[in-house]
Amino acid sequence: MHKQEVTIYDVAREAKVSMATVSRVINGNSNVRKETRERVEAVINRLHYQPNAVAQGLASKKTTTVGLIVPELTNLYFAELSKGIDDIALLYKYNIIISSIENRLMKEDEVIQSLLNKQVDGVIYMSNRLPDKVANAFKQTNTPVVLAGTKDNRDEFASVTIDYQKADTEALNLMYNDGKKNLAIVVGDPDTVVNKDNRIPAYRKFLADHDIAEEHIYTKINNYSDGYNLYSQLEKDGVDGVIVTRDVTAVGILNSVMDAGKNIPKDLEIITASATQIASVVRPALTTIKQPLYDMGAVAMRMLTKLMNNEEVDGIHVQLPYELLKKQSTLNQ
Amino acid sequence: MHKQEVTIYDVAREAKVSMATVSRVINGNSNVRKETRERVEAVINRLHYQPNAVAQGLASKKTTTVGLIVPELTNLYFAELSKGIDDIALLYKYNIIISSIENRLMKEDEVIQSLLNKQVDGVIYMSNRLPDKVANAFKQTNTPVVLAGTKDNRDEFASVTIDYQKADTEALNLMYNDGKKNLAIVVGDPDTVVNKDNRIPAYRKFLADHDIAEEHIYTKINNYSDGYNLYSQLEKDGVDGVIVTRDVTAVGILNSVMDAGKNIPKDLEIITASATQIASVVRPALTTIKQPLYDMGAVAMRMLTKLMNNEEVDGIHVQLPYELLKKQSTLNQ
DNA sequence: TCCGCAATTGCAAGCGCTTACTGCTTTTTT
DNA sequence: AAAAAAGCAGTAAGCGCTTGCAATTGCGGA
Repeated sequence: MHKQEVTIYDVAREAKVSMATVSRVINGNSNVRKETRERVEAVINRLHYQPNAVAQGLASKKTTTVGLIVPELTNLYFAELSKGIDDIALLYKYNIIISSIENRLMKEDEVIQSLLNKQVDGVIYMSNRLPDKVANAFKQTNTPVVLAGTKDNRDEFASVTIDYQKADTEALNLMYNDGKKNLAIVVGDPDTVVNKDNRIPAYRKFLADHDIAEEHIYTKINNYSDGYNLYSQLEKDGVDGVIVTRDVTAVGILNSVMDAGKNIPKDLEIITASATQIASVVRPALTTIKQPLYDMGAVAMRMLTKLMNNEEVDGIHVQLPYELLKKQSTLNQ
Repeated sequence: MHKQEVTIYDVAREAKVSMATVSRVINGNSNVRKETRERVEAVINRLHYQPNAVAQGLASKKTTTVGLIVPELTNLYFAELSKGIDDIALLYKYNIIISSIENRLMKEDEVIQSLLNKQVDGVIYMSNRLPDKVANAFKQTNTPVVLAGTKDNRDEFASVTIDYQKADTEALNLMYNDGKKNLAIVVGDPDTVVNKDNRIPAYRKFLADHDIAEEHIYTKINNYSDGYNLYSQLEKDGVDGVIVTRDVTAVGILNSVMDAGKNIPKDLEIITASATQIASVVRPALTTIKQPLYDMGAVAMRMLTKLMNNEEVDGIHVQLPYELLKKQSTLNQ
């Protein structure tokens, strides 16, 4: 990168004003007389001047950039959340630096530290674990954080979610009312807050409430083939209804059932707890807990803008309504 | 953002050296004696000093940040490319600012200008149109650009693709040899370079080479429901084999065929030209032109690192090998 | 016409870091 | 052992912009 061709100084000289005045014009400061403003704007247009955001960032200590932490880039769940975030970010003129954690969990601190070093004004965090080290870094730099589609035990971090316990209970209830009594739950990482403190307790409570002794909790089932391979176990265990966190995993189970010549929903009902486009294009289509992912992202980003501007927010833990969308993987009543 | 707590100046004072020396230590400059380096590093660790990347960027005119232009966030095609990009970016310690164009095409210039104002060191461009205005902005700021998974008529922009013409021809050939003579092609925007100058010409040439007079080119078919609704037309037109750009669109057609009680591949063969996970989880699974998306992203990013460092690159137009992956939407021979 | 106050504008000190240059030490060369 | 080269570290001038404060201007009222 060579030296910038036209700077605020050039504009100031051409418009016969000081840099300060040009700066005021750029930033829409009202303390500029109309004629002056117009003269400066004319020069800006003539020279095609574009402010250097890095210099602005250094001087103003605001970068109009937010960080986005996402577990995987190729997961539509996060992509749909991101879209909501992106739209609102664009609206408020923030750029997004995206960082994926993928499976390299050990690198998480570094990735986030690098984001913080870039002086992002705020962070939207979608990863499902928030290590102490990271939490401290956020607090130390005073960077506001909003969790989107995930939760944390520390209540201090704002979050936008649905009521996972209620949703799961409702889903289990649906299958139970369909006559399925041998219900199971399939999750990925059992230690995330969403799973450990929400989904699994909801499942256990449901069993207790219905006097079912035998619990079927399958953990570390993360992807399509994990799901595909799980079915033989489900069959062996006599499971007749299952709630699956990730829809791709659910599709794995679904295909495995079909390939085994069994029937869905007769032999097995499936409900997925996080539905993306994939859940709706497979046949039979999956009954889903439909989370308003786009809205969740949008609300999270909007909340972040408020936090970044020290505006009032009423309640930092937002729960949006979900919908239990009955499709072909459960019985039609 | 309040004033930074610990700066390079604090480290210098504590370590009893000048800022310049601390800077050298941070940047791995070898002109520092071992003991001095260690002393400085000790102070850095003790104070938990983290360099301010914005200040570094202003002073060095390098931000170690690249821009990523993607048409849609919720399209797995770009997500898989992005993953390859992200991995290499992490390796070379670049951050990624992502900007989606979505459908708001009129905003494209602004979005990219904002990226350029942030002084990104380079750009990976995945959108399928590169307006003059944008191209000029890149050239003016001297920002290297690499197109990934897309092409441009201006040969000056580096690109990483597959041989679309060859791939499509091979796909058409496969169906032709299966006895399908009424072949069609389904694309989204017919004016993108990939479609206008590659896919459609390849299709036309194929027809000409096989003395087929009647051409079936369906354009502006962009998503699942467009695909779903298209089938009645395909049927009316007697199409018995179709190559579909986007796999989600292909799945729309697929489901429509099934719902109509027809058989795939007997009544209609389908090959999709850009396969993501979706193509492989639907049943019948789609025969696909398998693009090495991850690798394409990785190669594009690696090339960009070279361009950003003014290193030699041999050939700025890279074509990676693809694979014609036969699944259930074409006959098994 | 002159004064006071508000509206404008300019001044200049940073923001936190990099990087020629310069100069002082060591080391190497002969 | 003296001179040349190399190794280290410091000085200070920016990078391009924002912003508190001071200075100037313009305007209405007395």
